[in-house]
Amino acid sequence: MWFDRFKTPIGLLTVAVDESGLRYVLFENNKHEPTQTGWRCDSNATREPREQLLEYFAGTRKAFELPLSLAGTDFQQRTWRMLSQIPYGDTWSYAELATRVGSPKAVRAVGAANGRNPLPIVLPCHRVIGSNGSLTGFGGGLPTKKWLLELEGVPST
Amino acid sequence: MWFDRFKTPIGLLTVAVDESGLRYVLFENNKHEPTQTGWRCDSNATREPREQLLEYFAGTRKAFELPLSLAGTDFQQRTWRMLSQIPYGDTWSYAELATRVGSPKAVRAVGAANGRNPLPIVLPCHRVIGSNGSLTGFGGGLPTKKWLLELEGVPST
DNA sequence: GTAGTCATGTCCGAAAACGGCGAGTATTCT
DNA sequence: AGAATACTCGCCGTTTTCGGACATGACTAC
Repeated sequence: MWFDRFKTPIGLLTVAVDESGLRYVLFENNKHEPTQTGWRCDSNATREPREQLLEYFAGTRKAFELPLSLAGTDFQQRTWRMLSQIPYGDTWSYAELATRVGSPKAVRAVGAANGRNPLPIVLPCHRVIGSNGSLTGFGGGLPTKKWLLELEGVPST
Repeated sequence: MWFDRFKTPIGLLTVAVDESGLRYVLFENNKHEPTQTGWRCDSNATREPREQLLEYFAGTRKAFELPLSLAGTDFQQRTWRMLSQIPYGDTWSYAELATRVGSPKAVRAVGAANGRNPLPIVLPCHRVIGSNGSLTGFGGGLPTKKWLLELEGVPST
């Protein structure tokens, strides 16, 4: 597993890749996955995701094209993959997401899966908000979620 | 993981090796570790353990000299490695084994660990019997345990 | 004797707790 | 009335916790 850190408008980001693709995108305040688990710093192996993220923050990229390495249960993987179907600048409710995943009633479950999204921003879990328009939660902190949505031109709630 | 099967006086045996050494010795009636988990049959990679086992059954080998690949908890590994200290033709009680392992009171625990010995015969868990002389249990069946002890010249109980 | 108790590490299944929710009802202010 | 807020309850996948069960044996209490 190779990782790298770099500055962004929302703080220091950490990305990690393995043989099959992007594995983690971590915020500064991450509790999961500390960097001391045998990961090696390699700014070359992580170049592609880093550059795409920086383009995203610059506003010049609206979709990511990266090999991903998703580790999780079936349900989690289905949920995470479905996230990439939410168009840039759009938002879905957790209920909509649950329906699209195929379990309309598993609303809290998709919430929980969202909470463990290993690839925030790349898999845009920030585009999922409460049915009543509230932001409700985000691994990187609600202000960051708000910031990302504003970057995408979503009318501030 | 490479495996092979071959006939012995106590039935069809299966051995499996990985990069670091012998990983499994399985009896016919094994419930654990079915063979359909991506293992490849390779009678060359498994030659050494197979020949040593056949020599053991022929009575011409009293100790094994093989690289082992033991997967288990600390306690299990300590227990398993301690098994190889029991001399050919000798028997220990579970209590003795527990003492030698360093946890005199963990008698049942060594029993449980014994029950998961991945390398029966090579790691001679059959040389462990009850304090009162009863055979008490064996993955390959009690008759096999008895047969092995008789092969080693242990007076029949 | 015989029956019951306890110690020990690990695994396994059951049960319960826990979320980045949301719909429905009650309550409280203009 | 009507809107905003508060509380309750059902939903569902995942994680955590907990209680037995073991390849035993020493000890105690009848």
